[in-house]
Amino acid sequence: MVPLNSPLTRKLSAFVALSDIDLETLARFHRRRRTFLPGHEMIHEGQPNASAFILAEGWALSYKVLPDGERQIVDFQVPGDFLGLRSVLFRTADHSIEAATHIEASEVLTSDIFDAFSHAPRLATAVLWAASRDEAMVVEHLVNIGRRSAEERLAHLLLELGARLMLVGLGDKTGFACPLTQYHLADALGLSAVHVNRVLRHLRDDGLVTFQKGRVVFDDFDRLRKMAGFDTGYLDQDGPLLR
Amino acid sequence: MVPLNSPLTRKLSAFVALSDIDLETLARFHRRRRTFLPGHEMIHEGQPNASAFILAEGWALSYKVLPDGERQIVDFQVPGDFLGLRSVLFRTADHSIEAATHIEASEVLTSDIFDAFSHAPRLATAVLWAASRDEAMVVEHLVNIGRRSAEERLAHLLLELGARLMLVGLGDKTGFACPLTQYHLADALGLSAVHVNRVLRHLRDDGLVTFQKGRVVFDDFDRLRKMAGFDTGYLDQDGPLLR
DNA sequence: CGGTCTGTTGACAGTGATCAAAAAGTGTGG
DNA sequence: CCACACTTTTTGATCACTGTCAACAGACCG
Repeated sequence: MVPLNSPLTRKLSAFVALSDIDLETLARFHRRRRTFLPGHEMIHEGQPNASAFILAEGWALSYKVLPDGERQIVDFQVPGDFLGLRSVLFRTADHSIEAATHIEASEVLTSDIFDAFSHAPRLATAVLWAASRDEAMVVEHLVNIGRRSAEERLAHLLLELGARLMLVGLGDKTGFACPLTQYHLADALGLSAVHVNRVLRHLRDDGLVTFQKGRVVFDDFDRLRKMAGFDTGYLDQDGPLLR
Repeated sequence: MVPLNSPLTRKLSAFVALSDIDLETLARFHRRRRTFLPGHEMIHEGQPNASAFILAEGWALSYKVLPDGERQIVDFQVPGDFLGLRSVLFRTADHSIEAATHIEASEVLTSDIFDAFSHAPRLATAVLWAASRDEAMVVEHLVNIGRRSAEERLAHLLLELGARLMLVGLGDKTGFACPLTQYHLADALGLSAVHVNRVLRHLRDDGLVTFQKGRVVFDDFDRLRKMAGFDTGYLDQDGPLLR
């Protein structure tokens, strides 16, 4: 019943050796099971007192919308990810989160989180680490958009998604199932959908990677990786730092 | 002697009502005073077991360098900011930090931080909040680069720096002292220095903002703000969330 | 006084946006 | 099973924002 081996638990344990109390506290995060339909807005920018979620199944995307209607996707969330932590710590959510597919998730209330931290300080440290890891991904995304060409950006994003999915057993060097549309990629990379399409064709023609029919296939993983300047450093963690 | 009213303490107190133990623990972060010269690399990407710093005086910049030598500045740090937290939580620093000016800072060791968290859990929550606030700034920066024109990006960055400096009493609606070069702005915004220069001239000619001789002057704050779509939401915090 | 760093300007090139339209895929109800 | 609507993918033509290259002026420094 208690998912001691949930993806999140596994992830946090990789950083901090969690005590039984920590594990119990963490298990309590999984009490409220929720289901969302594709397109449902789980958290809306500006919403006060939003909850956080632990994603068990499906993909979500966090984004901001500009006054002129343009959208910038900040990050994608895949199973095992903690999402909406910032909207819990702040009074009002500073970004929106939408279900990209059918989603199964556990809802975590603000009170759950603060209670947990006062009873289980190591857990607080672990969550701080997880939040930092998320920030590292946003930073890499920033570098990606700021300084790489459209081709490199696209390659980098697909490689990062692949790497993250491998960690939770949902992908390998061959590729992974991907429910995103080319519009999603465009909104994440600061490009137009038309240009994304052109670049995808080019990458495919070059025998590097194929994005089609809900699946990403790495046709030449090493060459793609080299071309994108992709380095997993910001995702790796060798073993518990705190014992 | 113990700077109970340091900028960092003030910032954290705005989120969590800190106990005496929390405050004492926090004060212990300020034991190791350090000075750095302009251009000094305080943290180097890949460096193992780096320290964190609390900036008392001067400006720093965190950045990543790509294989081809291009640099992307991720964030600027101004007095009162906590910097390098991620490089403490990770085994190796995932980004570099360089002093832009002469810097006065307190060095915080990894052990300080972990000890603090086990003795003062509320402090851990406060630091998590501060880290999330930093992440919110990186996210806004990402949106800035991904979806805004060069002109809007520049205006937005100058407004954000202004807002942050106002919080620590180093600027007002008139403007602020700014030690950055146009190269810094270019590296932060994903633009070329030449283009930054052109856009700055345009903004100046339009009577919006002037960036010259180490000073940013807001010639028409409201119009600039409107043009950039600048909203301070992601920086605001009304009062302690946790009592 | 020469060297270096920063700021400034012009000419030209190229990446990626925009506009337009068609093809292919997906789902729905009759 | 088909017709229809809608979303997603694809391609072409054109345009503009921004990068690159080059040169020079001014400030600062030893």
